[in-house]
Amino acid sequence: MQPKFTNKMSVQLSEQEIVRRESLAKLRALGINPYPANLFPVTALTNEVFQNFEEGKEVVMAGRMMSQRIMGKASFAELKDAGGRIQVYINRDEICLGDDKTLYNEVFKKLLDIGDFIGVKGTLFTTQVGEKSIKAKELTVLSKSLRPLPIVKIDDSGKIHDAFADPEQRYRQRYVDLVVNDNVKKVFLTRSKVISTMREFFNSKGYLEVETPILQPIPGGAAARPFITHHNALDIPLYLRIANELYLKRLIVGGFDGVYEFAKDFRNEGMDRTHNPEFTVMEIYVAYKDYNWMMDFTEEMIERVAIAIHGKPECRVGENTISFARPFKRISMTDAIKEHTGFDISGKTESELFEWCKNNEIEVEESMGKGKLIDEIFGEKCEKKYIQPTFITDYPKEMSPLCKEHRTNPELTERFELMINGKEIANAYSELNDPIDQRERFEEQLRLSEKGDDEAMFIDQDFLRALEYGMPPTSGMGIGIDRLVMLMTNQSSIQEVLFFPQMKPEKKQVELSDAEKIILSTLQANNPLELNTLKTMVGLSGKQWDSGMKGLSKHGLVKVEVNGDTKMCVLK
RNA sequence: GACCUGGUAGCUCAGCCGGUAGAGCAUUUCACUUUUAAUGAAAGGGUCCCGGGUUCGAAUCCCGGCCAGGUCACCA
Repeated sequence: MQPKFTNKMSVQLSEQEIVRRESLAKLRALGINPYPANLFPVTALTNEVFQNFEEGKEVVMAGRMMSQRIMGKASFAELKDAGGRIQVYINRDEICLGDDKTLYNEVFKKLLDIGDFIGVKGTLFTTQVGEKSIKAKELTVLSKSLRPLPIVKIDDSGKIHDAFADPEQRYRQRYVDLVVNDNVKKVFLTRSKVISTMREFFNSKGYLEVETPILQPIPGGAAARPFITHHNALDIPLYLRIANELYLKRLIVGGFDGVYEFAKDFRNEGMDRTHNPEFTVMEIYVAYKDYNWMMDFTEEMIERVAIAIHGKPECRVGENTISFARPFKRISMTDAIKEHTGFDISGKTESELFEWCKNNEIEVEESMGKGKLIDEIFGEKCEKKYIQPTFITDYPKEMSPLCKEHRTNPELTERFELMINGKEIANAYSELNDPIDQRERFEEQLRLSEKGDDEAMFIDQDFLRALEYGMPPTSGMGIGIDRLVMLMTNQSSIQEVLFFPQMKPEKKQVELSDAEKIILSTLQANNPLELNTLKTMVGLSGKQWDSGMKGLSKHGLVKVEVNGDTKMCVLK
């Protein structure tokens, strides 16, 4: 009956986990179900209690016990529920009315731990020190926690002690992060409010929230590397969408005047503090509008969001105070470059642009076309300068294959990006609705792709067919929700605004090392063996022998029995 | 992808000119009826990230790897 080395077998419980499992068993032995099935009739949340504090009022509350301060026959515990934290006063003789004091002495003092869910029925009162609390009359075990929670404490001066702060652990175990770090929850409440504010704004205008495919046969609407998957029944490849633009425009063709979608998009590219492989984008398309109208609309939307979050159209982001009050500055890309470099790109040839870049410390490659070069100049010399919300308008044509040609300059498009805090937040067009022009632009992309640009767009024939039926003049706008939330919550990494950011898989380990395997197999052939004999037989280095033996006894596989001077190594 | 920094108890961290691992909180036991980072006393608790090397001896030194964070590049 040798134990098999599966991952399950080698799980080592810490002392504290063992203690908690024992407490669990003792609770059951006392006739207390640590995981009761029946509902618990909660009457109040912490924030409601504090907002409307009525001395002596009877309440029933439930939550996680976050601390215990035991002083003989009286104790204080901290209860954390969805509305916050409240102190519970527990007096032995008030929760144990008869002679049997087990509930207090055993259950509360010994068998309950920090992290357990409990229910309390009692009355509201204020302690001598002035803290609003509940005086418990009944205590109910609602769910036992088997793992110790990190104990984060805050002292009188507000200083945090023993913070659970390691980003890796916080992201991998977000549930612990949320329980233990109260401020983390606020970020996600704000995230939800950003989205609901936008949704209410769109709905008030009569635009329709829609859903479009995530699995797409052709990943269109952006230049990015997609994730690819396979549909078994159809036996075809499918892509996870990189944008939803082309589907939303099909709906405009179909006759909706305004459609929007909060969409998860997926891009198979690098990960860092501003990129997660899946991220949220809101795209909206409104018929009979142009990009000038869309700038007004975007401004109003952003201002509303800022006011909803901060109560005023202003917030601090890092070192900067950003004002979201309308109107935002508007400047063409040409003027922006002129303003920051003195260089006038209008009418310049590709080689003139190329030369200028080389002379101004911008890294360029021979393969770059005019559009790409202009984009490099802007990105390198201008982008970071726009801290306050600014619309950059009229981008070069070859960078924007889905955007309508500018009404007065055929080299440009009717496109704007909204820059805030030196970063792009939103991107919008007067949408290209000329199907013949669109087909030519796609074919240009195809040529780029053949030249080796792995991000050039595919030709979506069905989308072209839709345009050929006719799409009204339309303006569309896309906004990165994660980055907007980062702005509104003053976070500098995207991981902080995603509940579960993508992480490398946790490595599963706990296989036997080679040294352990050798020792074990030798011992299995000759059980038991004298320790030094075994050491000689396995022929390992001192260190390998030592760590191998340590490991095996740790796994509970071998035991060394000492009898006087002889040490016998025995298989367990 | 490059460079820098880090990985030691449940949590936060110290130890590191190589000599068998420490603190605070948490846990266990005891005392204590309004405390609040409760307090006082005692105890237990570690694959010092993994693998290899140097060495009589490695948490510590060297090499390789894994993971994370940061900076930059790339991409959008």
